[in-house]
Amino acid sequence: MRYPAAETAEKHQRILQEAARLFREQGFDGVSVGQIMQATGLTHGPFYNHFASKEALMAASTLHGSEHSRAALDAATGSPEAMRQYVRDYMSAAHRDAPGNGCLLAALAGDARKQPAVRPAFGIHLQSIIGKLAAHFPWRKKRNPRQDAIVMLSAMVGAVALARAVDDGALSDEILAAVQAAYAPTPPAPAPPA
Amino acid sequence: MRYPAAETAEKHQRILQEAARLFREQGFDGVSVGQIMQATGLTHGPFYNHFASKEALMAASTLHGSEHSRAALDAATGSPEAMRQYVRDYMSAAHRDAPGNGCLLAALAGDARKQPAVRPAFGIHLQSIIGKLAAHFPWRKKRNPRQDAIVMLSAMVGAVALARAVDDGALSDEILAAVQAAYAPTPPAPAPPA
DNA sequence: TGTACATCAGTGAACGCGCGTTCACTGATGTAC
DNA sequence: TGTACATCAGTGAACGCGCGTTCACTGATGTAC
Repeated sequence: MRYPAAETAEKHQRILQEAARLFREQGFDGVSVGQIMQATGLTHGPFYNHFASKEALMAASTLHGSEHSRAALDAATGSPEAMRQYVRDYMSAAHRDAPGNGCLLAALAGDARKQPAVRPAFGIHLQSIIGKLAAHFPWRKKRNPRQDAIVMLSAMVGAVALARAVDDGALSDEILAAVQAAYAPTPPAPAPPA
Repeated sequence: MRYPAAETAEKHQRILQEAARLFREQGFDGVSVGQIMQATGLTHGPFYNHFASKEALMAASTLHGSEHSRAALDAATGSPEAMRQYVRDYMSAAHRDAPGNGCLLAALAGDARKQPAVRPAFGIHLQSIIGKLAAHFPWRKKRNPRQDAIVMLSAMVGAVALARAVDDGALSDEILAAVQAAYAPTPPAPAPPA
């Protein structure tokens, strides 16, 4: 049957949003088109009214997740302390335990490698994140902030990926704590008001 | 038909070896049991004479790859310069472009997260690598070598994973170079004979 | 040493299953008059 | 404003396919005598 025209765009966004969450939680291959449509409250049929293929959805949902992640980082570039808090949140157990709402890079780097349709969007996203981190890098000597930003981002992404892959909870916590201590140590005393 | 008894153990090893290579190249879900058996020169049937299931092979091949990786690291713990060369090799384009012969952690961290059968072996491997790196960590202040080792390993694993996920060759090279420069800068002059 | 037979890894057809994708059909919405 | 009809997103059965796994069968090897 025909449906109110205004709902179509909203459903498109819901599919994108659920796909971005499920893909980060379970990987591209770990989620079926049917599961995504079920998460939006529809049957699998009308999926192809919105996207040409699962591959096209993977690419589109990567772009969608990219915008979300960049917005979160933008909100943290206001002050050095906000950037440190961003790193602390990134290295938190909460982020490790909720990949569906977390960083695209940490959740899908391994999958993106094998998905030609996703690689371009993934690269553009990575460039954007590195640029922002380098521009607001508040740590250590800033002789080469872009290099420092790449090393820090690699450590953050790698640490979260490893922490998620391990059953040993103590080891997982230790990995998060090590990178957090290296890049965003908790201040020894309450910071003075800026 | 019956086959020479000595060949059975050798075929078992060949299956493990091909599986370890293919899984790292294409991920656990990206390789079928049939492809693995074909790579060993057999049909898919006798797979179940060697392993109880694909899941069991994934776990066994992770252990197999773990031994291989640990041997490579052990060979580098002899001197600080050997360790630096290990890091340089790890951050090389050759390693990025040949995941099948490369680091288990960088190739399969994302996949291991979703495979309950693999997680225990993965964690044990990671513990072992961290321990060896910490014991032979030749860089910077050694106030907390284990923490330094975790941060370095996270950066190496994350950088290779990101470098592999990106189409932009210049960005990919830059990521590798940044982490290499941070942890194993090329010596400015030829090293004096030890 | 030579012969008869039991063993068992390899073969390849077949299974059930879930996947991505297609399509004839439905029926409330939006439009023409 | 009221009625008749064309539109088209949603429905759900169906498709072909590749997957992991099973199994009746094969036939050279190793063993018993």
